[in-house]
Amino acid sequence: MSTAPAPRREIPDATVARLPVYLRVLRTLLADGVDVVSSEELAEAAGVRSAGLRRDLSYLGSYGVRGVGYDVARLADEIARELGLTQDRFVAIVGMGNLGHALAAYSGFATRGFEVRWLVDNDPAIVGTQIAERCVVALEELTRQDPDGLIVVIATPPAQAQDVADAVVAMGVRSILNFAPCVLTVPDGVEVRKVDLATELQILAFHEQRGRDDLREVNP
Amino acid sequence: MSTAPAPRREIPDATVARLPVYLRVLRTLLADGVDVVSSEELAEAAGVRSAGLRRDLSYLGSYGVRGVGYDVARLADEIARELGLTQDRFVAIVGMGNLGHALAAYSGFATRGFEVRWLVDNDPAIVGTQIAERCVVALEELTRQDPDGLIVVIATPPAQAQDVADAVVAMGVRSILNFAPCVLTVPDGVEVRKVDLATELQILAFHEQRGRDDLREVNP
DNA sequence: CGATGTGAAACGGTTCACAGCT
DNA sequence: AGCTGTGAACCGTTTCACATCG
Repeated sequence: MSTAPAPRREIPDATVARLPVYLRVLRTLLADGVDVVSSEELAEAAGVRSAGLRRDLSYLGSYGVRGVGYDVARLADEIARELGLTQDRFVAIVGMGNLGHALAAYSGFATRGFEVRWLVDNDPAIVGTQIAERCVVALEELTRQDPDGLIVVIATPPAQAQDVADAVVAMGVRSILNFAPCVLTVPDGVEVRKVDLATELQILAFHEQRGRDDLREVNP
Repeated sequence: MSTAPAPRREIPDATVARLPVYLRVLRTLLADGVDVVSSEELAEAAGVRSAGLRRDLSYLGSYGVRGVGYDVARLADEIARELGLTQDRFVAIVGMGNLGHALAAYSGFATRGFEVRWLVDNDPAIVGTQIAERCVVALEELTRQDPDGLIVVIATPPAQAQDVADAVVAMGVRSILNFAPCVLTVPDGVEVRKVDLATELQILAFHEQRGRDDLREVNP
């Protein structure tokens, strides 16, 4: 028996993807001692249009003051709350190759509210060693942990990525960031985001080529 | 005097962003000895809908055979050509911290048609050393190179990213992949794509939280 | 017959322009 | 007077459904 649909504000995916950028800019402003900002200024700093910014923020509620602007601290808090960042979140990085190794040492996670709590690899020669002051464990070990709110970063070769995904989904993980250049298949309710470095370069290569062709048209 | 507009097919950005995925899948199929594939099968392997896949491919031209499917080798070639991958492309990685170091050693670039040709850092202690069998040079040195078709990967701390961008834009670079968590301002005609790891985690955190809330509604 | 290629409808997101509030 | 919040128009993309053709 399904009741009325949840009255929760449905925030568009495109907006969600921009909230982290706004948050980062707001925190920079805060550090600079700015305490009120207009949609125009914030949009400029975030690289978006002011109308779009106001639309995005309107999904969170009315936190601006007409004729004045937005309270920087207040808005930062609201966005952080909406993103679920009021509680610290934990990250497990699976695959201690070049990339996993660098991610383990990357300071950008900790400074933005994420604690890298587990480093995982299945190579017996690596399990038990220390990387970035953290002990590397086997996947088996990770799957015994509490999956609640845990984000798993997959940095294995593509051939093993699906197996890792299956294993962590089975333990209850519902958020995966995939660096392996392959498509992951997961059940509904599990969110996968992918970062494919070669794909990004290929997209740039396309525009690079198109740009050159355009120049030829004008100036053959 | 401008003549008739170029008859070039205008490929939507959304399609361009998927072409690299199709290409990767097609090359896997090729390696497995598959030589014909239907839109249904290819879409499944690429994680998209078959109708969308057919629409995407239609922008490249009619390379399918009705009642049969697509020739794998032919289609892979067409996509590679469209992406400008028939010529090898060069990459410069600027910033030899953790991330830059890992990217320099990452084999995923070379295997997908990109040669990492320059490693750049401005720390005198690092310039001149070898990383992944390549000598690290100063930014100054990079700016004397031919920018044509060069893609610059920025992996510096955010405070230096804009300066690096300005310098490489000035030398004529028109494609930048930015790993620094900040907004880059560049002139028209320069393409910037960004990869922000913490942002990806924050987007996942949002869905993670929403998922938990949804569970509570059903099962409080 | 079977799978492609594509009009047409549906959708989600962006932009415009201004009403509404401080 | 000034800036936010938003209805409405607009635009790009996705999906449907089927005519088309090998």
